[in-house]
Order: sequence, then structure tokens, then C-alpha cells
Amino acid sequence: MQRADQLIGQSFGDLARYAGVEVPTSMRHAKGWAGQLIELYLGATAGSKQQQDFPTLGVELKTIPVSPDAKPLETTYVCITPLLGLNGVTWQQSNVRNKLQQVLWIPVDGRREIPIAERTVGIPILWQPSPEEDQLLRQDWEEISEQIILGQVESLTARFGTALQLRPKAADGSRLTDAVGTHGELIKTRPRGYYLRKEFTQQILLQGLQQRLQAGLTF
DNA sequence: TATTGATCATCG
DNA sequence: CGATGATCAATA
Repeated sequence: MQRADQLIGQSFGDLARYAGVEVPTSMRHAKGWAGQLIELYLGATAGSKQQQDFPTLGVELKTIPVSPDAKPLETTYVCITPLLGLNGVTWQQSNVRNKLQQVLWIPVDGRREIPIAERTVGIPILWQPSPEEDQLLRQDWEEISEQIILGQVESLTARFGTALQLRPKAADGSRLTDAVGTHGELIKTRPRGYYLRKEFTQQILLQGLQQRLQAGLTF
């Protein structure tokens, strides 16, 4: 948290200069750039390991683009959605729950209308789901998982789910993976991922900020 | 114009 | 290939 607090107010221009990396003109071909730069500063292990960013702390790092009034501009990717082998898997054992046990949220200015170099880092929030939040996520996860098990993947759209939604997650639309079909047969479908809705993330950031303010601002 | 569905870059 | 980090952009 001390390391994260040191990033408050720093611009990506500054951070990139210290790191010796170029600032992209647009995120179009550099999606994930901001997140990886922050990973570097916080000492998170890079790579594509299916693990938390800080394994010994049990902390997952998430960089979230926000508007000037601190509202998330994007949904938050959680993890790949298993489409097979879900029988008997409980919420407690799920990938989603494990990922979200503890998250360090780093809000960053996500306004596309200003140059990336000028965008700054906001106040970090260390979050653990409350019983209510856990219940909300659990309900969505269980309903989505049930549909997947029943072979209804294709009818699950991003409109489903209160806090958690299912959306395609792949390099492009031609990528296919195995799933269960309507009649229990094996079918090919676009890989899916779990994402947190913006409204859910917004509440986390808001409550987290209020807590930090109550605790006294000692950055 | 907000959201869903699509996409980009990189790594092991 | 599927995981990581996410944002883009067509369209409802």
C-alpha cells in the first residue's frame, strides 16, 4: 500500500520516463500498457501465470480507467470462464472467487481525450468482498455456471448477471474452444471471460475511498 | 451514447 | 493455445 500510495498523482509520462519505455499515442495497439507499467512499479511478477499478482500477499492487482468523477470507464476482466468440467464445482472453489478474494484497485485517469502521458494515477483501494458483495457475485456465478453446465452457453449474453457478466474473451472471433451443447454434445464456441460490471466496481471504489478518508489521509 | 461483443499485444 | 494485461468500436 505504501508503494501504491507513492504513485498517487504521478502521470504516465513520468512513470514511463523512469521506466525507460515509450508512451503510446493510443491504447488501441497497447491495451494493458498502463496496467503493466503499474505492475512494474509495484513489483508484481509479470507474465501470464494463472496466479495472483502478489501470491504471498494473496493480492490481485487491477488497474481501472476512471472518469474525472471516479466512475469506471470499463468493465473489469476477472478470468477465463471454464466451459467444461463445472459439474460439482462450488463457488468457494471457483476461479472467480479466488481471484477476487483481495484486490488492489488502482484507478487511473482513463479519458481518451487527453494524451496518455498526461493521465495520472488515483488513490489505490485495497478491497476484500463484503459478505453482501460475495453473495452477489456468488449468485451470478452460480446462475451462469448452471447455464453453462446445461449447455446454454450460446444463450448467455452479457446482459445476464448483476455484478458479474460473461463476454467473449479471445484474440478474435474466429477462436473457438470446447463447450457443452444443448443436447449434451461437445460444441465449439468462442472462449468467454468473466467481467465485473462498472456499477459494481464503482461501489467498491466509492466505499473504499470513504474508508480511506475516515481512516485519515496519510499517503 | 452506453453497452455488448470484438479485438490487441505479449508470454510460457 | 490459453493465459495475462486490458481497450476498442459497432450497434442497439
